[in-house]
Amino acid sequence: MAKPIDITTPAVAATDANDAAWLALDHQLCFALYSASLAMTKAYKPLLDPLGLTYPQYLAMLVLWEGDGISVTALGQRLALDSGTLTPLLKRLQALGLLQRLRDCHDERRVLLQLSAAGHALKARALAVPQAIACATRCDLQQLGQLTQQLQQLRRHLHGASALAA
Amino acid sequence: MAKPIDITTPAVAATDANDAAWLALDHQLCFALYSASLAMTKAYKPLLDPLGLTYPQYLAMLVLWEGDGISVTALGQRLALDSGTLTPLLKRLQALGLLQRLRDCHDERRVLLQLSAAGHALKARALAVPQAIACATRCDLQQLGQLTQQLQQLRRHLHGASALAA
DNA sequence: TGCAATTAACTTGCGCACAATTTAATTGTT
DNA sequence: AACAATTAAATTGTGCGCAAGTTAATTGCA
Repeated sequence: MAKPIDITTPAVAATDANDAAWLALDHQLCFALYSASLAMTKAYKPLLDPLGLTYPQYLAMLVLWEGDGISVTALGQRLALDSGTLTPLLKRLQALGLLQRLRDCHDERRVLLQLSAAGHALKARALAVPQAIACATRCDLQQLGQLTQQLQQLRRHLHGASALAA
Repeated sequence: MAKPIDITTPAVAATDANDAAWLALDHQLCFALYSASLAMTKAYKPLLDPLGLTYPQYLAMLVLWEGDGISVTALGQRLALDSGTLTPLLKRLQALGLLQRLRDCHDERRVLLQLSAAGHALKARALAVPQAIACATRCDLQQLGQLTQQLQQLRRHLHGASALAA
């Protein structure tokens, strides 16, 4: 904790006062986002455990409940995840008997994802999950919708910035 | 949490049509949060690579730049992470020469984290990072501050709900 | 047609997150 | 002082995320 005081460089001394502000953990959006996301995952856990799903697996099922028969790449675009993440996750969902992974006969490179009867049936049990979470957030639906849209916009901006850097 | 049944509205029949709405990926706060958080981590990567830090390592350094000599548990409370995550992460920071892990001589169970000269020096190079990110978000500082506070509140509510479930 | 370039999925390796367990040190109680 | 209960870190095992590289199928162009 003993901080050596540098009197030789006034420039550093001037920024010293502002360092804390810019680098303060609790003022940073990035950490608020990071820890809120982890807290959200933990809030889902007791709801998803009875369904036998992890949180990322649940997200994949949300996409497939909207419409299955899509490719791994299409699912990945929807979730912003690559095949390195999805392939093992989908194999686990297949091992659970929730879906089948079938080669597209028109393009043998593609793997299409078909929900099984059990996969479709699980949707009914998942319906209670979003309501329970909405309740846990202690926000009204309008607030939740607004925050969701702000985060979607933030994501688009960050994605655009990453694309620029590449 | 029990939903009051309103005879006047055809609740059950209506839910069929509303399934898609409740489970729609793009209407869910959880996914907006999850994907925005991953996008944020990706946005940091090109900025942190030159510093030799991963994103969680950067968060740990933020805490230690605010004040080092704290224990692993204290760091974990600040970041909402446990020793199972932090112990290997801190060993990597030590291997990088950024800090030392020292047993507290007053309580041999505790490990105290002391920044090295290199660890302190890295702070100066990290100062440019938050500004670059703020720019990438394309939001003004007021918007960023407001969103940060909303996420902090959300995290508190979710944490409270998780505590209730346990 | 032949062959380079592209594309889709898979694989490997690393670093988180976290649950569950273990080890060791300290505290509290009698 | 003795010993059960608590606490702090570390360890083990699982499942992501992602970069980098591999394999196989398709496309595009000469």
